[in-house]
Amino acid sequence: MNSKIHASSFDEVIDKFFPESIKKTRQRVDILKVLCSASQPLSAAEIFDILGKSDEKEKYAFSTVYRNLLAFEKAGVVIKTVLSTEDNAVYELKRETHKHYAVCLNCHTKIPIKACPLHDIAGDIKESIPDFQVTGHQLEIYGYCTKCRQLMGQNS
Amino acid sequence: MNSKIHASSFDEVIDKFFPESIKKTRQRVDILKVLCSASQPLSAAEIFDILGKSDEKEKYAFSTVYRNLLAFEKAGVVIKTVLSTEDNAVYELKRETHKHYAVCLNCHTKIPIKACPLHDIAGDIKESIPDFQVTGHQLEIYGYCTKCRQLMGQNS
DNA sequence: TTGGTTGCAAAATGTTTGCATGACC
DNA sequence: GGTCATGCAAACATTTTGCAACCAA
Repeated sequence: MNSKIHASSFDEVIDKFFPESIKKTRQRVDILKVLCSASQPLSAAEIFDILGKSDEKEKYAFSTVYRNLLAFEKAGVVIKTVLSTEDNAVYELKRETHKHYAVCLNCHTKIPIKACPLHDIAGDIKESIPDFQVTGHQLEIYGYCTKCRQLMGQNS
Repeated sequence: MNSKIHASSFDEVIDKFFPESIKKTRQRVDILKVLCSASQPLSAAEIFDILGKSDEKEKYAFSTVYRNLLAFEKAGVVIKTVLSTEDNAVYELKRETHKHYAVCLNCHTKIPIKACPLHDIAGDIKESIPDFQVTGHQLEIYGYCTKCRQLMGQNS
């Protein structure tokens, strides 16, 4: 099971996401590939691990991962989030439709939710703090996923 | 009543919040007092600083603050949150009506919002992930407060 | 060629833990 | 006296930074 990705259509997707403002290096492309194929936000450590497993010959430094995640964030293609359930940051690609996640408190799986609350509460915010200029928001839902509820004997 | 500690309605409030399950010590009462009089969530460092300033004679260790915040959290009287804009945790008293905050990206002031989005999106969650058992949620709104917008020359 | 990028190691930050001392029932 | 909380320091995990070597434009 070679996890290195060769599909050319995939490379096109990478090209689409890769910011023109920064230089294209092997490490940066690989980090973006990992984020691109991830189904949920990943921590720097998880990205580092995936990079390490994907190709034994290549080397990646932890600091490179951090530095480039920051570079991608500045360039506007990556979003950094700190979930309250975990004490480290997670990173994901900034796609057209932004997502919120339901986080399982047991297995830490992050399940995307379609709904976005900002539309619903925009009026309330305007009313509470009329002069506040909203630039972004974050919502997390906590609980237990199906699998963990079954394992735990589904109380309630 | 005539002891060196002035009995007041404030102390009664502390009593109300102080969990029966844990022993009442000077440090714990003081930490709870700080949280009780705070208008916004505080970091462990901020609590530590306030404790240090409040009484020169008394000593508090950083670890005591952390340990007791954890104890309060376990006892259910304090909520720990990690905001995405900051890299440290903040703590607040768990009051009857839970709050969400609008966080200023410039001065980091946390302004409470009345609205809670969970009611609005509960249906969407049930639809997206029907078997997920929701136990909690967190919402943050980011942006710029009135004061900072004025200082920055309010572009847009 | 040359400035930006990397890997490495060391530092910085926020938080937790081990242990002896100390407070309280 | 025994239990539990504290203060201190040291450990820890995550993230950041300094610097020489390296690589892509």
